[in-house]
Amino acid sequence: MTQGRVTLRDVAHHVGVHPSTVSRALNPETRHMVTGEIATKVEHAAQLLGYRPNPMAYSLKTNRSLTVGVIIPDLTNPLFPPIIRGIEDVLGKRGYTAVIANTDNDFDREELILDRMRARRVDGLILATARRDDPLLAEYRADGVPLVLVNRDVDDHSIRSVINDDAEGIRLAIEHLTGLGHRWIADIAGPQALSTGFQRHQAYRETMAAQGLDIDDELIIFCDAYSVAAGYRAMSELLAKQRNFTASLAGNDLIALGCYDALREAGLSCPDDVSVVGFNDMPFIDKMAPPLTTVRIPHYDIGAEAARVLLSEMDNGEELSDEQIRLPCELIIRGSTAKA
Amino acid sequence: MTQGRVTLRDVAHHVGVHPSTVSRALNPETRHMVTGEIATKVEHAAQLLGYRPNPMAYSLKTNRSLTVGVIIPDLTNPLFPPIIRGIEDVLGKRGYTAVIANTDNDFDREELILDRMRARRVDGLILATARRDDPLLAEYRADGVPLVLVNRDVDDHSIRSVINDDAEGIRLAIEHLTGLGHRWIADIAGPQALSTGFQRHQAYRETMAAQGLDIDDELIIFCDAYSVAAGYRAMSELLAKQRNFTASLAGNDLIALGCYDALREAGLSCPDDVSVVGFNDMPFIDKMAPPLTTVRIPHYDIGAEAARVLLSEMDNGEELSDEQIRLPCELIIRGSTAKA
DNA sequence: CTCTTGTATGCAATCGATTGCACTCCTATA
DNA sequence: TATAGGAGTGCAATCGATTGCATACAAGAG
Repeated sequence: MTQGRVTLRDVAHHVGVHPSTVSRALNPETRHMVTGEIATKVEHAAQLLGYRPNPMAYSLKTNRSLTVGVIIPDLTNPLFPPIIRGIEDVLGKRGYTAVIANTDNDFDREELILDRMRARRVDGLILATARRDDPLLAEYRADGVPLVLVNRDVDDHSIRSVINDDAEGIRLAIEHLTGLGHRWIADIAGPQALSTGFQRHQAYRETMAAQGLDIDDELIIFCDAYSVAAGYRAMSELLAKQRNFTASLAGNDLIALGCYDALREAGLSCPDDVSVVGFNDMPFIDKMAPPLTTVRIPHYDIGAEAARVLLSEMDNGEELSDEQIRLPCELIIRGSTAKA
Repeated sequence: MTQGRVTLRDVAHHVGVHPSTVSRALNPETRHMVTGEIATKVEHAAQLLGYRPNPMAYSLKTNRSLTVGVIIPDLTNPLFPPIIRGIEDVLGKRGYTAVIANTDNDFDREELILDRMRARRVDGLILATARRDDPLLAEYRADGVPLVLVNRDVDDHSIRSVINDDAEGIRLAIEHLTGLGHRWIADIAGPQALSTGFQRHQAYRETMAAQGLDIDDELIIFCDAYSVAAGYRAMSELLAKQRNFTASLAGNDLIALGCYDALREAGLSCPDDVSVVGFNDMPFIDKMAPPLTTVRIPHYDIGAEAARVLLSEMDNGEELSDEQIRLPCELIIRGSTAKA
């Protein structure tokens, strides 16, 4: 019968020992309590009978689900799949399963998902949804479940996070543009409620100043979302001002694509009339017209590193450290930027 | 204490009844066995104490994990996230959690994942990885776990599947091309080991014949993968033949992008020299240069429908029906096709 | 007024593993 | 040669829910 699942008992019977001995023999942590001879016998029997531990029984007893929740704002955003891959690879090696959920950028949905996650008793959480001042955060920590932020950070750095070096990325982008002779650089910034949007915009101000360039506040537009539509609206708004500028920094690649649309609609050419730089180097962005110059972030590594941080936190019990890990990024120069 | 989880016992104590009564009161299936008055009391107490059933205990006893495995060949392929969304939405409403895993198109990895899934005792499986003659299938069914295929089918139709109507899509594409005056249409087909690749190619042959067009076998190239690189190689190979053709059908959008690259490299213009039609209408494909004419498939609905089929199978026990559900698709005409 | 029928609840076993404790040998040590 | 100490196993409780069975009590029928 396929129903007849093999249990510890069965293995014990087969070998002629007590189930607890089998348990100890099979668990690396306790193997040393068992005679080598019996241990190997048990292992063979387990192999032979096709024994698989029942994770529910294990979890019930040990109160560990061997499960980690991964909460993503939008799975259809190509930025996240590679991050998830990184997370899964690292967690999988340690026997953990990642349970992925996406909030669709919807607050209520996020609360619902959080609810589900705690009901499922996840052993840890990786969040890619953090706002700079996140009202759900208190809830997230309420259970004392180890928590790591990925990609986005919170302002008070009260939680460990693994992010990319936004400031560095912006610096590279602006230096590239000034190197091409641009002096009037617009900032089509991402949502300021998110650390990425905020950090990148701050970096814009700082780098512009450091380069001795004037900042024209009229050249700064804030998007209300990381989306093509928001980017389109922002660039349209900027163009309507009839202000002088020859280049623009976009909050991310999606926003940059929206800028493309607005520019095209206005009869302007990128990069001939306006250079555009994105952020993220999402898949296929190199195939757009024109191929986007953008800042590449180490998606996979960010995910992998976050998983590692989480694992260490789960191992050491409550770490409650507020370490922040920043991974370096890299400017990828393509066809959307040209001489001023 | 955050540790002090509320259990059935606690609720029972609070109300002054036996845990089993609480269990019955809280379960909709058995609520009728309990006095209305007590039932409401129990519910209030549960609410008050913040009771949450422990899923492990539930699963251990009932042998249902409330978990469904979703196996995807490649999460970074933009085709799949919307499908997953559809699956999650439907499953979530019924209290099931989707555990997503990707095989990275790697056979060994798939076996490993399958292993993990059965270890986790998933209640059902949704597979997007099926090959036409899949050697792992026997293993998949070995446990008698309900199984539904999504997006790809197997030749013997021995398993329920939810797919899009590939033949119809190809028909629409070819009729569009012939309408533009094309007579020599190449087929840069997807992997023939996958039902999608095979079906689409068959449809190509049939539709060409139905339209009274000659099929030049030299114009047919098979890709070994659904990837940009494979598409590039295939189109390069085709061009090297110096054969006459003015349009080409690509196995999917990724292959179409590879065709773009090869054409550009050869100094040919799409659509002026060669028209290209893709398949899937993946996100952002409308922003490519040129925007790709392609067949749109109802990603989300495919996922949602697959989840529904799976749920019904899980409800009714072993259904073992071989029903195949085909969802209609739609041709989206953009800039990659032009008059011959 | 008794007896049947039915309904609401309690009892206790159970799912399959983990783990503190007790027990039995066996081996050093004094 | 006693005896302490330690190593290897078995026993049984436990995690938190579900569920068949027993029981208690009420109401309706004869």
